[in-house]
Amino acid sequence: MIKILLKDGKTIEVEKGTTCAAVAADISEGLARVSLAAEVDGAVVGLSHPLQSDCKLRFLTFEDEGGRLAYRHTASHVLAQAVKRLYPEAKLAIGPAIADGFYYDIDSEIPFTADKLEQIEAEMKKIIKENIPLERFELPRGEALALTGKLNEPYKTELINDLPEDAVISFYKQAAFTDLCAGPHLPSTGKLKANAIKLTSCTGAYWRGDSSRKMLQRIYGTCFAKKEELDAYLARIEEAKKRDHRKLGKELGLFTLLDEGPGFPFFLPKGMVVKNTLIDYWREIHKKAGYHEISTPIILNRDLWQRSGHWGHYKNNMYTTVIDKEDFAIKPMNCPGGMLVYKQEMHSYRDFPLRVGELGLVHRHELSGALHGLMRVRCFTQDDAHIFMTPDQVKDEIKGVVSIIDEVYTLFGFPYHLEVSTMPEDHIGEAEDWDKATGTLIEALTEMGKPYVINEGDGAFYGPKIDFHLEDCIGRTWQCGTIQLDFQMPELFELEYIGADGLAHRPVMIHRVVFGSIERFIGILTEHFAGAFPLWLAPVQVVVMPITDRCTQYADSIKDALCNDGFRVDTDLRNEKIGYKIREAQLQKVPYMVIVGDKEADSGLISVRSRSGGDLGSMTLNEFAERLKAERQSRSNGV
RNA sequence: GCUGGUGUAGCUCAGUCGGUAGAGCAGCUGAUUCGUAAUCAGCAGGUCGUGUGUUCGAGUCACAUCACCAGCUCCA
Repeated sequence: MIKILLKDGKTIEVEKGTTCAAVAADISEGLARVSLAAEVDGAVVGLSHPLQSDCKLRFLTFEDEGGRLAYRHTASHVLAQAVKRLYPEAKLAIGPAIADGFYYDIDSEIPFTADKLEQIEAEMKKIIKENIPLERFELPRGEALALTGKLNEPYKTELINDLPEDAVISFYKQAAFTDLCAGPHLPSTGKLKANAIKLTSCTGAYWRGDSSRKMLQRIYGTCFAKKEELDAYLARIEEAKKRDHRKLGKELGLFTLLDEGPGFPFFLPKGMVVKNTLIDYWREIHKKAGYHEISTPIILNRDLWQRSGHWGHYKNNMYTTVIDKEDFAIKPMNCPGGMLVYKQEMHSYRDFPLRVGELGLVHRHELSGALHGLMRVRCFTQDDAHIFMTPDQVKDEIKGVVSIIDEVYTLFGFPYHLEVSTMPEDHIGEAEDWDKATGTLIEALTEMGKPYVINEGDGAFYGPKIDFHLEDCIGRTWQCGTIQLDFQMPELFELEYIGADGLAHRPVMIHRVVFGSIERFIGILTEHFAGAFPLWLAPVQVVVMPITDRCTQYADSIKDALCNDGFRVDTDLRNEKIGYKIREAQLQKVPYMVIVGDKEADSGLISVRSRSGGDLGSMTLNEFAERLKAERQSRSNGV
């Protein structure tokens, strides 16, 4: 007998080998109602998991991450079983549960088009209705390989061969369908809800993510515990589509992408206001933080790029040209230019840390399939800066950069998380220096109380880094800010400073961005605010609209007064009804509308409407201007 | 770059069996002078992404090509 400690503190004794499901039935937890999976001593297992020794047991529901994964993982098996029933010759690769659902990678000659997906989904619902129990069993490696050989599943065989020596090789079987799988799973297919499951798409995916290997078909699906949850999820996807910056960018006249320049965005007047306003803000905070600003050329000769190593390592992504029989390249990064500026004069430790910023326009030839609106383009503006310092200044300097980035992201209300990337296999410099540098990054974060995760071996070859990942409105994450220590550039360019000892030393350099790419940041902001930019960023802040053309002059005078206060104001003098003008301004997400008719012209007041609060009633021009100034000054996100 | 899909007026989209192009919105003109999300009427607008082919005839079929979309890969 073994002792089981349940989450409510009760202890029960059961036979060794009893499954979690049997325990649940035993204590009448109401298996169907409660349990999707179990947690045994902190590890998530399926309900068919047999208990072998004393342990702590907790049953999971769909609300627990572990329960949700078990649920979706089972859905993924049901998908695979449905595909095998309809297309027995299809070969299965891998099929995990993911954040929003699940997928299965399948090798099949038959393309899974939308109508085929419908058939597969119908077959899945049938399997759910059949309520087939899932059985777990383990095999030694030899027998496992024999089984996948017999099943004629070459991808599974490859997976088993790559499993570590001491790995437990487990399978899950539901009726005639057997799959290599670590679990956990639900006890039977009937635990899934047929009306809360949906196949969403089918796309290509390389076997094991390797572009040199075969492209498989990946069927994506999602499932929830209840139909209402699935509906809510689908509604959220719809909402995300409405916020798509490519759609809003067109509707609001921010930017455009044309066949004549794939991946090279054109900024339209309104988008340019947003871009310039962000840049003004950037300059303001960087000036305050003691940065100097420079600008370096976009085209520089081959010698420079060879020296920086880009000609050798990055040439595939660089645009090159020949001028006067000499090779030139359009810069994909700003650092080499920055190094040349540093070398223009002698530097003293007294001038350190030396913070040099550059809003540099870089061009990178990205794969055509990778382009995505403003999020992934072939030319973009990096809000770059290089900071030169002595080794003992690094920690404080990192803290300074972290707090600038934090200030900016907090202003916009973005959730973000930090990742520290450590020394990769392919690196320059001594491991000891890397450890020290990585330790400094971590110390800075720890002292600031910033949580982070370690990305082992994911640093650049020239130094460790801290990456900032923003979360957007659909839960996608984007890497924006980054702080990188660079051991290479100061060496390659032989940078020096004169220390207190009067001798030349090599400075330490960090390379950092806050927005990352201004273009991408605008894309993220557009989706974040659904196009309703806060007042300070809004391309048009106020539209003054007269009710009849008797009030045109009064409207113009209001506009002039607000323009004098530095606001971006339009008038809508068209011969249209006021409702029409308001509708248009609302759709353009203009923060404030000023409506003036005979009443206002007589009383000298104005009638104000906000895009989010509706009619605000009448007030004096002065009251309104003060309100606007306060809102602009605070850069509040408003409502 | 790879796999699958899409491409018709400024925008959103119809276009049946291959028979020479259609709507709404936006635009323009006129009427209307109106109080918080669409006033009415008229006009104009398209080498159907591009190229080649099949055909008496191609928006429609085939091939190539470009761009976009979903994903893979890559990354700010």
